[in-house]
Amino acid sequence: MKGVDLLKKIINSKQTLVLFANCSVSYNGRAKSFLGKGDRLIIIKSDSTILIHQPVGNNPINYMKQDTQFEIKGSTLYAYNSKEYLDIELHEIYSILNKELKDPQKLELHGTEKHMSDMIYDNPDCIEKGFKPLSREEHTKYGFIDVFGHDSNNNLTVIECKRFTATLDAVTQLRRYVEKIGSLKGVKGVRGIMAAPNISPNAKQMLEDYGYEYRKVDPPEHYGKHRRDQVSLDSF
Amino acid sequence: MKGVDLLKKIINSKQTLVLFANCSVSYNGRAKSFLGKGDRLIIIKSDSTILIHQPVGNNPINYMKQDTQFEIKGSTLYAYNSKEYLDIELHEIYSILNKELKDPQKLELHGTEKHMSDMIYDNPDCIEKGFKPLSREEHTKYGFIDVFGHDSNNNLTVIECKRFTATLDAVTQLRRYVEKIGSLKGVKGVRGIMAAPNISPNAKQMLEDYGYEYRKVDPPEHYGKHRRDQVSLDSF
DNA sequence: GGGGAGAGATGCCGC
DNA sequence: GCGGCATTTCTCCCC
Repeated sequence: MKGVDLLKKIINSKQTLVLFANCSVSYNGRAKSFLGKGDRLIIIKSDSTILIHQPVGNNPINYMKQDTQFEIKGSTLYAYNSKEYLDIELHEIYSILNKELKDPQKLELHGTEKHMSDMIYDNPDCIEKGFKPLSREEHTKYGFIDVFGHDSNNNLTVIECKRFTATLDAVTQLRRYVEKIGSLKGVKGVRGIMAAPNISPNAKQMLEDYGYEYRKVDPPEHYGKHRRDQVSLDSF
Repeated sequence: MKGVDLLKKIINSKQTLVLFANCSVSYNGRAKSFLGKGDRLIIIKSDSTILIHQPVGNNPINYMKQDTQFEIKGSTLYAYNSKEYLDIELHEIYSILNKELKDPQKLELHGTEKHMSDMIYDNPDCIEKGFKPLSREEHTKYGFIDVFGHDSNNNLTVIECKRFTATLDAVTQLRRYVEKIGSLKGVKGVRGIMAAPNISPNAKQMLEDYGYEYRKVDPPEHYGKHRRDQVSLDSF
C-alpha cells in the first residue's frame, strides 16, 4: 500500500511522525477496545509515544506511552510493550509528515492547589482571625494534610483546600485527616475546615453533619478575569 | 512569515490541521502557564479543539477544548473562548498539513469497573457463599453504591469494587456508603466489603480499623495476558 | 518502585 | 446545567 514503505523507514527514526490515515484500531492491555474504520490522525513521537486522534474531541481515542515497540507487517502497524498491544490496520494512508523536533523547554504553571495552600499559610487571617498555621503538607499514614495549625483558642485545626468546588470526596478526605490527627495527638475536638471558593450542597450537608466548617476562600488570583486587549474583533 | 497566509486560509475551514512549528505559548484561564521557545506539533481539529504537543510525552503541553475561536495577527495565533486565552507566538512554521477527516466510529470499550460490578452481581459467590445482591449502583445522597445486598445471615452488605489497587480514597468511599445505608435503613452492623484484585497496605489497615473486609476479586478477564502470536520477532 | 493526591484533569451518566 | 465518579486516567512528589 502507498506510504507503507516510507512509514517503515521513518517509524524508528527518532523523528516526530504524523499520519493522516483511514484505519481500524484494536487495543488490549489495561482494558480492551475496538474502533472501526475511519479517518484519523496518528502521531508517533520521538520517545515512541503513539497517539490516535479522531477528528473531534480533546483526548486521543487510543494511545500508548513511551517505550513502545513498533512493527509493520503487511498494512498493519503493531505497537506493543510488555503488557499492552495496539494494532492499527491501515486501510489507506492519506499523507505522512515527519520532522526532528527540538524542544528543551518546560512548562511554567501557576495557580495550583499548592499556591492556594501557600496563600493560606502566608495569610492565615483569610481563614479566621487568630489562626496560626504550623505546617504545610503534614504527612500522616492516612494521607497528608494541606494546612495544619491552632486556632485562637489553641484548638488543633486541619484545613483542606480545593481550587474549585469542594465535593463529597474532599469532605471525606478532610474527615480522614481530622480523625487521624485526633488519634495521633491524643486529643478530641480537632477542628476541620474546608477552604474553597465553592462547595456542593451535599458536601456542605456532610461537612455540617460531621461538625466541620466551610470557609469561602478564593484562589490567590482570579484566573478567569484576564483580558487580552491586544486582540481586536477586526483583526482579519 | 512563511506559512502564515496558508494558515489564515485553513484555520477556520473545518478541516483537521497539523503544524510543525517553533513557537512560544502562554495560557491564561483555569490556571496560568508559559512555555518558552521550542519545536512543537500543533493540532487543530474540525471541532476547533487545539492541542500543542512537545516531541516527547503522552499529554499535550497546552490545549483548548472545542468551541474555541481563532485569530491570527502578525505571526501570533490567538485561541480563546469566553474564559480562556491561549497565545501561540509562531517563530517559524516548518510544515502544514490539512485534510478533512471523516470518522463516524465510536470506541467499544471492555473491562471497566462497571463490567466488574456486573460480574459480582451475576456471580455473587465470588464475594462469599450466600451473598444475595439486591441492586447495582444504588443512588444515595452521599454517593452511589456499586453493589448492595444481603449476606447469608441477612445483614445488609455494601460492596465497593475497584479494577486495580484499592486505595485510601476507595476505603473512605466505602465507609461513606456503609454509614449512609445504616442511617437510611435505620440499622447497625452494615457490612462493608472492598472487592479488588489488590489493596494498598494503608488502605488495608484503614479497612480493618473500620471493621470492613477485603475480598480479592480479579476482573472478569485478566487483561494483561493476551498474546499477539501474529507478531513474530523476525517480521522485518 | 509503590503509595498518595492533584489535575487547566477529561468524560460519562443521572437528576 | 451541576453533581458524583471512573479513567487504558496522567503526573508529580515522597517514602
